Amino acid sequence: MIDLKIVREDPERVRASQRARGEDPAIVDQLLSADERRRGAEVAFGALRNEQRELGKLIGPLQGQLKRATDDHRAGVQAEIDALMSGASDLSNRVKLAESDRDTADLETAALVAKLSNLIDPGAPMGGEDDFVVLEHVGTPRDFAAEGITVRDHVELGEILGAIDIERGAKVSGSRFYYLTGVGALLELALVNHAIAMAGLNGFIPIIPPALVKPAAMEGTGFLGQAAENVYRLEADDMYLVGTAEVPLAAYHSDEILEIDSLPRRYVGYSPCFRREAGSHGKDTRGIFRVHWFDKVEMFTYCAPEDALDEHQRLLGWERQFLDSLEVPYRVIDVASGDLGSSAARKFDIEAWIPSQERYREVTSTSNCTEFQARRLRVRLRDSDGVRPLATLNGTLVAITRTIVTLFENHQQADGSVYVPLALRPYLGGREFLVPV
RNA sequence: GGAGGAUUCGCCUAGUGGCCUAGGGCGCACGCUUGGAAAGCGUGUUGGGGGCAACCCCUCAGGGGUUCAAAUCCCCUAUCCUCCGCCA
Repeated sequence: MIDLKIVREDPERVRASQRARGEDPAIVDQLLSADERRRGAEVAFGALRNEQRELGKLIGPLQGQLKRATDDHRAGVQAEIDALMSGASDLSNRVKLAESDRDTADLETAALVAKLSNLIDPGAPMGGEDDFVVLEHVGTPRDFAAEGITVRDHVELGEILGAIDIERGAKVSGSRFYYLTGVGALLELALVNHAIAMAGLNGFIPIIPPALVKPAAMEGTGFLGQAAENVYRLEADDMYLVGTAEVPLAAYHSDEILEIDSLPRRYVGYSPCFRREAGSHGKDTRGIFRVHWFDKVEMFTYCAPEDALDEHQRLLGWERQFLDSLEVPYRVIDVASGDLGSSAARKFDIEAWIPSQERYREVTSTSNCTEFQARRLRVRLRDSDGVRPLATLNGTLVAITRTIVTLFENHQQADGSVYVPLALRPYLGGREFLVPV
């Protein structure tokens, strides 16, 4: 959630952000009026409750006296108590009413503030999905025609190599499921080991988190808003399957206060990711580019808000370092305001070249969520000035399926074998090529 | 799945309806003391909301209830521990 103080002091900034996202700016004004009611109700309740407590302070000691009093004083003390008690019941009722008003106003305000998406970073390009800005191209797509190679897509290569079994994935689990077999399975383990080793060198603490979480974790990370239809929910247990390790990693420190000296804290999580892909019927139906489940290695940082911009660049840098090590061509884009998730203030995607599609497609993504998730999850930092929210950021190191697509297609040879980038060889028994089975 | 027990300010703990609307110890911070340190002494030390301010309210795992008044009594839930059963 965003800071209510900002809504109060600079509502136009919040409205502008909502508009840039293509979301409702009117929530801001509903929120302002709810907040005013909330503060009024708070004052009214506080005053009544204070009155009640003062009364209690008078009655308490008298009750003590009554217990110790001799018979001739008892009647007098009792009379004093009765006098104080005479209005107490009525006061108690008024306290309860005021409390319930306050609670109602609190809930209204909280519900409205929860509807607001994060304030977008002024640096983000304005516009919709297609209004991204290309920041950089790295590497050059191979000219397969010049090499005399007819491009095979990853499905075909996966079959030739005995690496991907889509038919049986569909038989057992339905559409958008697959088995990784043989070198496919080995390749996942290699990618994961490579990614986590690299992250370890960069100061990340490896974590294998739970992939099934309670509603609070899902809500806190902002996935139950616009993205709710893409989340798997287990009705019988009121639990959710995570769509990314970002969820359990963000909730890891929920309700905690982290000392400023311990920041930044960098975690690298390896988890399965589950996505319903509602609303993407007919999109990327071939192969394993868009699936209901895949495994992913994700970076996650907790840092001071003032360090978030720099950290975002570092995360992007580490993503690039990883892509570089795979020796594939890619470009970096600055995602436009209308295409940001509700938690992100700014987002950079790395899109790798996919030869069979002859275009760049998203393989990793890094978001600066500023204080948005931290406020929802009550993760704060303590420095010499006290306690305040911190910033959270996340970035993909490797999303297995899309990375396999990228590797297979870019590194394919005329005979259907696939070149193994140098960085992965130590994790694949020194193989230079994956060869047809 | 069944039966017990636990949950209080970072840690330990006092507290069984009103002089506890939360006390003490440890730790930590600052000060005094000292040539310096330790010890000792003193002061401070949960978080949140509201108010121009003085200051007020909430917060004893969470939620309901009883009461003029709840850490304390009742109900529900969560988590942890022990034992039994079941499974790997």
